[in-house]
Amino acid sequence: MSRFMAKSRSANRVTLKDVAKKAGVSAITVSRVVNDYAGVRENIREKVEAAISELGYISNRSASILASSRSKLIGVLIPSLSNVVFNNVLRGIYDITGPANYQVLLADTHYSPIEEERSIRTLLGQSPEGLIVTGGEQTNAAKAMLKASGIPVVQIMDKVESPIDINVGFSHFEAGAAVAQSLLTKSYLKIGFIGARMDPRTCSRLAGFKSVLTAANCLDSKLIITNPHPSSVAMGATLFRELMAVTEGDCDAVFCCNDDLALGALHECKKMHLDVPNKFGVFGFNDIEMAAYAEPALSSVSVNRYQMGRRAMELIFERLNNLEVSSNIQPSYINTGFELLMRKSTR
Amino acid sequence: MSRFMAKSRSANRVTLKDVAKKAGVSAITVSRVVNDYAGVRENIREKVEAAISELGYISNRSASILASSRSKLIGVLIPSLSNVVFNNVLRGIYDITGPANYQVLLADTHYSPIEEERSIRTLLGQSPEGLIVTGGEQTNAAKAMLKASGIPVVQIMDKVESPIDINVGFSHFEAGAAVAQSLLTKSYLKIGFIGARMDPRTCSRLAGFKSVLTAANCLDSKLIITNPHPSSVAMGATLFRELMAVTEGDCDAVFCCNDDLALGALHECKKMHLDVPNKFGVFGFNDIEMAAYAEPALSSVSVNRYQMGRRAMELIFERLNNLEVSSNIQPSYINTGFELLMRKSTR
DNA sequence: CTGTTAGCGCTTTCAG
DNA sequence: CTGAAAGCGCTAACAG
Repeated sequence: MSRFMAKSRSANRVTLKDVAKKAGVSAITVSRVVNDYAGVRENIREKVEAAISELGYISNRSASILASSRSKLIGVLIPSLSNVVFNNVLRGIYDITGPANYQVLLADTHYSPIEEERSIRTLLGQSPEGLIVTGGEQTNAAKAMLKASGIPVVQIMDKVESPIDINVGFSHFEAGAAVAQSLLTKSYLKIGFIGARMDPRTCSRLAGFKSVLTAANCLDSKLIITNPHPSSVAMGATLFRELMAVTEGDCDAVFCCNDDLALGALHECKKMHLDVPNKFGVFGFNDIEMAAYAEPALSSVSVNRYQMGRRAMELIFERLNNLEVSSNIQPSYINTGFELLMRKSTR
Repeated sequence: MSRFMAKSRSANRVTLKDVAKKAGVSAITVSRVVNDYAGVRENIREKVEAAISELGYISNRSASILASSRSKLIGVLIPSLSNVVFNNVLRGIYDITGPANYQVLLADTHYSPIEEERSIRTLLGQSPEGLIVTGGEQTNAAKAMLKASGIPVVQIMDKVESPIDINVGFSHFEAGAAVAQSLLTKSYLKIGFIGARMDPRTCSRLAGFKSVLTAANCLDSKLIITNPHPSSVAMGATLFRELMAVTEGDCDAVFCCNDDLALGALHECKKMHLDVPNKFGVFGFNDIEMAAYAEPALSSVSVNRYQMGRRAMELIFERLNNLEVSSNIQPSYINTGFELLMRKSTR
């Protein structure tokens, strides 16, 4: 029954043939008009266009993709939709795909490689012309599918060990190390770390941070407080209180794995009447807009999120337009870098 | 040349037939296994599944959609990707589509009805089974296409004058009025408004606000400062300074069209040493997480963004599962409501 | 510059 | 429970 309804719904859909009949031409001519082919006589084009708008014809993408194997579709996989960081990346992507008349197929992996693999399979079924994935922790099966697909694949956000194809990002390890170094330079000595979710990139940040503190003989692993739940300002406050409890106040700075956490920590500092930045330093990550408006303004690491998305998409298009040379492509890495922004929450 | 490459790329793609041959069955049997049809003998199913994973077969969605006219696709149109508000909505949508194995086609309209119309046409070409659009300001052509499509259409975010089909949202007019009323009740008398972007919903908020102040004989249109550029904390600071300049300080409260703006305004208040909330009240909109952590905590209007997305999607699925009665459907309105959150930025 | 023919990969329908 | 034939709506390739 419901199958019948489904059929009947599409039964009255206007097709190329309907338009062709109305305009008194062949189907292929209509196709040429729809796809903006140069060689169609002006008066015929007009007749066809009139028929199209009269009938309200909308071209069936599935049929078109099937016949031409050109989909104008780009698959994008991100770990979370409710994270500002990925919004900026997405804007970079959409700013390129939109004008080029490409559609984005967006999937949320919820930070799970298994879900990611499933989504990659689904997306690949839609014949995308390119794919953008986050980080380098794909399952082996996923990596195999990606390679076998033969389409440009960009891994973004992180510097990846051995890229599948193209890699656009920066080293979170180095960024974490740079923060630790900067805090040491400012003579903070008992530096803690608070982190939530602890996805691969956050872990790299922590690893870089630890490596510098270890080298300086300053690492105290009691001061590393993490938690698998999502980040939020509230979570930052909670983790910060935990840090203070564990250290009994014997701690003079904290590196927060992102600005939300840092904003929560800063809020707690105020409640505890901690003297920031003189007695206590706070460092965030990502440089979201609020960082500059916090009280005191939050030191943070600025990363080029928008650029990562945009560059990734540009590189896919470059590849698509250079299919001739596509046989001997080498994996490549584009470093989008990062920058430490020193504000009032550190000395 | 590039056409040849495109062909050759897909030429070596594994198809249903390849799997069928390998498993020694017919194509349709493989199709039944792929689509989890009940009636396939266990040993045959296993043989087919083995062949599938051995060959790395991925089903071609376009062919499937074309043959069955079932796409498992939902089109979603939002005015901006870089706005937290829509992220929460999207999460609500994806939380329902994901488990149901539906894919979302997401388009950004950049607050432009013309772009929206173009995107609707594109999306409709992919045979989505349902569509979610923002607000009620579609062009007439867009509305016509939507109605003709015969699929469930949900307009979200706002209460719409005459809904195309389903409407899930709340009245921004009433919300704006409620804020004005609340401010009056707290004995603020010279109340300003700052707003950026001024999309239809922001305008409704302002209209509601004005209607109450007019009734109370308190409206001074000099105190209404707006600007077509995007909202941001920085913009809030700018608009607030403008308000103060225009009024020469003769103003005792401001309703900001969203929390970003309000956070910027609050920051300016601090710089100007304005006594918030005693001498000056600040009201925001949306209740983003930072609102509660501002100094002083920001009064705001909480709206159920996540629920709007989620309900919209649930309603589409309900409709899809009740096709029999689909002939006599009436437009409907689901009110997701709003709530004033009184915090420390108002008396 | 326009049309004819064939087929993309899958599912529907009907037969066994 | 399984298969053969036909066709979804479009475009590639070639012909005229």
